[in-house]
Amino acid sequence: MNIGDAAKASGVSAKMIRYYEQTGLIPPADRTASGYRDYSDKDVHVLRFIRRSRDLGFSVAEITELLALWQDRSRQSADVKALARSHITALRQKIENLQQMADTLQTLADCCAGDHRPDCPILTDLETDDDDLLVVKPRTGAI
Amino acid sequence: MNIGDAAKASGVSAKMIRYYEQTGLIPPADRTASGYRDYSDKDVHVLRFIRRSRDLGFSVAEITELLALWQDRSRQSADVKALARSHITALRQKIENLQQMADTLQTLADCCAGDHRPDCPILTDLETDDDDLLVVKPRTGAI
DNA sequence: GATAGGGCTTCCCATGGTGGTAAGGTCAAG
DNA sequence: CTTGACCTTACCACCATGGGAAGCCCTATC
Repeated sequence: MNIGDAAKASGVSAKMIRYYEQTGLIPPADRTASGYRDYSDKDVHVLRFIRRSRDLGFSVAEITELLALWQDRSRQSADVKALARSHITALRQKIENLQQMADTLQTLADCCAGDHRPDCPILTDLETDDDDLLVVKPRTGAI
Repeated sequence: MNIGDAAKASGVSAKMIRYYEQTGLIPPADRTASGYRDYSDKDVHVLRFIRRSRDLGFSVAEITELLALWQDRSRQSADVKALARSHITALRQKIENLQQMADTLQTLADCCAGDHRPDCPILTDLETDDDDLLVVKPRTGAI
């Protein structure tokens, strides 16, 4: 199977398949006599695994570990679970950061008249010399 | 004031100050006779504005707009509010994506024994040929 | 006045994951 | 045999940030 077909079958773009090969996430593909990469159903299966992992937000480095575990028949599910939980923690941290930003901004937007006048609490907040950032608590005169 | 002091005073690294200048977010700084960049308190004020905006997740492109509005005395607060709301929407979208990932992963992790045995629903899910991704609903035999 | 150290300058490189594009080879159908 | 679709490699770009090297400048101490 050519790279284009493998891409369609796996949902990973041809571009990314080459990239994954180049960076060592997957081993170099077999080549036809003319130099085309040649993929088996098994290869596509691996690519699907990778895509699914990416969809769940795992980094390529983490996927390297996941793949190793996946292909290790004597793995311990505890190792997989630990990896997953560590990733969940990272995701939750990111969510928290973004939520904090959104909350702060929402609070500011709620205070903004949003009309033709120039006065705007959002800008006032942005120029505030306050170093306690991203906190949605009353700030002297700012909110 | 040298760039190092401006960095300390604003919370923006010297590296990033140069970058912002180079990319046109801020105008070229004044220079001393010997070629050192020279910053005023006003410049630091702008840098603080930028840092605060970055802390709220605005991109440099968005900050360009925010700065323009900030420095436009005849601005309309509606424009600022629109920018903020559009950013809030983007943040919420990101949060939703991450939340979906975290939920799916949490569900899988909850189903994983996490012991010495190799059987692991997380890996089973990752290799599933299911294209309806990121959905935390029962999937035939996968969860 | 010399020297040491820290700060400044520019320039280049790397990150991560993805897309684009250009020049050229290959394959299959008409 | 031509055409078009596909493949190859090799670059460039994104975005925001950090690292480092080579060399100049400033200040403090001896």
